[in-house]
Amino acid sequence: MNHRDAILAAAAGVFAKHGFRGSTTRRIADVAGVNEITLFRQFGSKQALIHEAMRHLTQSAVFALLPDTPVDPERELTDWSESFIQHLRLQSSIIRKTMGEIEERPDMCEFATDVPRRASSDLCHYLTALKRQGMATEEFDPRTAAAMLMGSIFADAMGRDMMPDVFPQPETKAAHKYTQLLLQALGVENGSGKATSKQTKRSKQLSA
Amino acid sequence: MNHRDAILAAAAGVFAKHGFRGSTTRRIADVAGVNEITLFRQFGSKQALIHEAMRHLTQSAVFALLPDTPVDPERELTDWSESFIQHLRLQSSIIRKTMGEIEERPDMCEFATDVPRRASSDLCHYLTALKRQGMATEEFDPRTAAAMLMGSIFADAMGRDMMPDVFPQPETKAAHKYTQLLLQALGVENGSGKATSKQTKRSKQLSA
DNA sequence: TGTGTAAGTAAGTGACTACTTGCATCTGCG
DNA sequence: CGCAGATGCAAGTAGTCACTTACTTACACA
Repeated sequence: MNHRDAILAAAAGVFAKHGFRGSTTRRIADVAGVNEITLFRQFGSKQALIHEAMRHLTQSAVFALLPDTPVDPERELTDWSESFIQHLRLQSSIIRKTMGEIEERPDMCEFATDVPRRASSDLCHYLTALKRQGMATEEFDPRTAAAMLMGSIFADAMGRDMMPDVFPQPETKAAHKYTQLLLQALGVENGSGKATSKQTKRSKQLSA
Repeated sequence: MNHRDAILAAAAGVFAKHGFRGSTTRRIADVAGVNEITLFRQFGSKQALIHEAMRHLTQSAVFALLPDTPVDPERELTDWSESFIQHLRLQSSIIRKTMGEIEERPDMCEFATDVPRRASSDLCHYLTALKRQGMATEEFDPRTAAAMLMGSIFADAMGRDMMPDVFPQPETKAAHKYTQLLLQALGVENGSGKATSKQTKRSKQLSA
């Protein structure tokens, strides 16, 4: 393994465990199996090293895509939700650290918000398409709906370790349950992907 | 103002801004307008002081209660949601710090989880009562529904500063919108508090 | 063989950290 | 007044931190 990559991986790991202040150059060097001085020669400073490690990490993040035109909403959204929650769970330590240090290191913000921004944008487009194609019988604001699904998944991924009794069981079906409940709110029928007409339609408008 | 209270308030404020490692005794003493030595004489150690400050803070936390028996779900849940989101927004800094440091200081966990645990319990009871009284026409799992509403509110309170374009606008109506969308999922009608019967009823069971 | 580059070793710098000690000062109370 | 307890001040301790300097070693390549 390349020295540089070993250092970047070590920096990411140590940061995930101890945050910026707790990520001493000594600790990172030990984990990387490298002399402390090498960090400074390669990256200049601790801050530059951690920046580079975060950039490296966010670039390699990838998860399921939503189709441009919905076909089977329950399946497509469930797949997406499960992929999203899995990503958040894997990165939960590093996300918590970054969030906690945003006020002191706002420069980290772009790394932290990159994934959720893209996810939100994708999800919003998908929900809008769902609406446009008449697959949802209920009126709704796509942004609110997207924020709800993502928020539920985010809170689950961040909080389940600390308070498992607050979240639906089992852990493996949580993303599916959130997705189902959201589709229920939007009035999207299961399986077929086609919304069956309902005799009563709610009049209240939720969109802004 | 009592010296002791001034120190506790200063400790909470500094912790909210800088986290545990960044909360130097020097800084806390400066903010409290007190000699650094006084901290150690009053509380023994930095850790004991911060513990005490957190305990003090969580004890004084209070927000809207849900009635035992639902009467006007939309109004009652909206009031509760708005009170909850307001609490989370006021404490967002301190919550982010505590979450980020949980792995290093698990003893803080009880302070961080106290409020959301109580909130979740209250909300679950309320939703269960809603169901029992036939005010919801759709089938649902109360815990999933509660986790969704709380998760949406939590994510909004934590993330809106960092990425305002991801959440529904305006900020002041977000809690209301989440509440409305959830009630739409549960099949609870607006205003009257009584669910009107629907001609089509969804068969899919969501509860575990 | 010579040379450049990346890496290691040793030592140290100045700043900051939690926390301690010894002594002076102030305040409230009998 | 006299005393006790809380507070302040000055100084110091032992440790850690990011980062530097000066020098040595190992290796690739021409």
